[in-house]
Amino acid sequence: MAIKLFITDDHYMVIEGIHSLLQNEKQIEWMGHATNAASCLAFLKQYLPDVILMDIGLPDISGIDLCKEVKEKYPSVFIIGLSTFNQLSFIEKMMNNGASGYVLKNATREELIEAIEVVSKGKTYISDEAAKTMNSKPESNILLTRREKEVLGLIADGMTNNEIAQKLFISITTVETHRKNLLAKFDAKNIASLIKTAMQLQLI
Amino acid sequence: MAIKLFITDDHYMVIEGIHSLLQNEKQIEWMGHATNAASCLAFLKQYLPDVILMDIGLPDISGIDLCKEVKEKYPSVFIIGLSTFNQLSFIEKMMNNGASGYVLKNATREELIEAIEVVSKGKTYISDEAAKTMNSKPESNILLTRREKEVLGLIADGMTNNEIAQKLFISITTVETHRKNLLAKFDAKNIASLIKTAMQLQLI
DNA sequence: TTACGCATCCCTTAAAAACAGGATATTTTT
DNA sequence: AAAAATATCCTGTTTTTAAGGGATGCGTAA
Repeated sequence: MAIKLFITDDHYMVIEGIHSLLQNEKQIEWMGHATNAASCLAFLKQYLPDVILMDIGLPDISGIDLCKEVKEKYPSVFIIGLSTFNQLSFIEKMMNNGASGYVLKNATREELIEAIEVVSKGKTYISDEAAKTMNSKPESNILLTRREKEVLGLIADGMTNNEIAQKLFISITTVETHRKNLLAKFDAKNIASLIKTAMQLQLI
Repeated sequence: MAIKLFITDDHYMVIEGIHSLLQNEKQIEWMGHATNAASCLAFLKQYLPDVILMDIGLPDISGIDLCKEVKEKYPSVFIIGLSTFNQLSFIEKMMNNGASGYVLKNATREELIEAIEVVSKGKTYISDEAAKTMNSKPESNILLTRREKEVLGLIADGMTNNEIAQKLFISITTVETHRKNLLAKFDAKNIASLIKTAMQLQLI
């Protein structure tokens, strides 16, 4: 039985490219495509694919959030994250939200087909390059509390401890404590390097 | 006479997608593709296309640099920048380096064909969305000197004025002056907001 | 219920950065 | 050659951060 495949990506070129790459694969049945999250969800109300190739950079909501929603509503669907970016944070978030695979957009036809087949059996597929990234980075597992994120944002906006304290109706010492904890969590020497890495990890 | 088209992009899906989108267009002749800058240059030693679709995020050197090189060696070739990103800095750099057009990867078939045809006549084509970006942004015209960039980078790496002074063999007061000037140029209140905006403008 | 994470608050001292207001030499541009 | 931009250096003062040590409630989940 053919694997029913659906694709959600806002790039026509990529949709067309994948369609073209897979058109001679009889074991894969092309169900169609959506160019945004909303129409993807609309499609799923009527049809149930086996595998969804899902871009991360969607125009309405991110593929990461969409992945979560789809898996909650339709747990039987296997999702493969599709992205230009070989970024650990994306891969992790995607996998945490229930994705079964992650493929970069520079994947070859063979790789793509393998990913779809592996994932359709309920297994996990991560492309070689992406896997390398996961192993190379010693995990940037920085978990911030709500308050810490808030304070971090205000610091990045150029506010001093004093100003932040007034804004949040807390004591300066409390703000200093949060700052202290942020520096420790990021293993940063000072605010400059903290902001830099926070921006890189897209935590601001 | 058909427009001879070559494409340089490291994503097979995109190459295949464009190929597929254009396969029925008789006025466009598909010459082939390269997945990196080196093989693009190698191809150009033997053949001369009319138009090159050039991705910005190439694995070896950036499409921006490649664009410059190609235009210097083969001025008759018209280049269309191709990117996922609707970012002013990219568009500007690409155009400054001699590109004749800029198209986003979510372009439709019609848009793509129009771009190729317009550009092949020596005119300029910028996709609607990209044009919007160019107009919407009031230009972040922050010009840094070499030294300022250097100091900015070191600050972002978490170094103190003292450390930077030692590293660059200059006085602390000089570093402080650069810092002062950086804050003024960015109109930033302190280093935290400076780093944030510098990261956003990709100056680090 | 007890342990843990979280948010809150406090003190002290030293270091660093921000602010103000200069000056001088060397490039670059005009 | 003159003007402008750049890089370098200086003396102060005030504000802000960093780093060290703590402590107290308040939920929540084991």
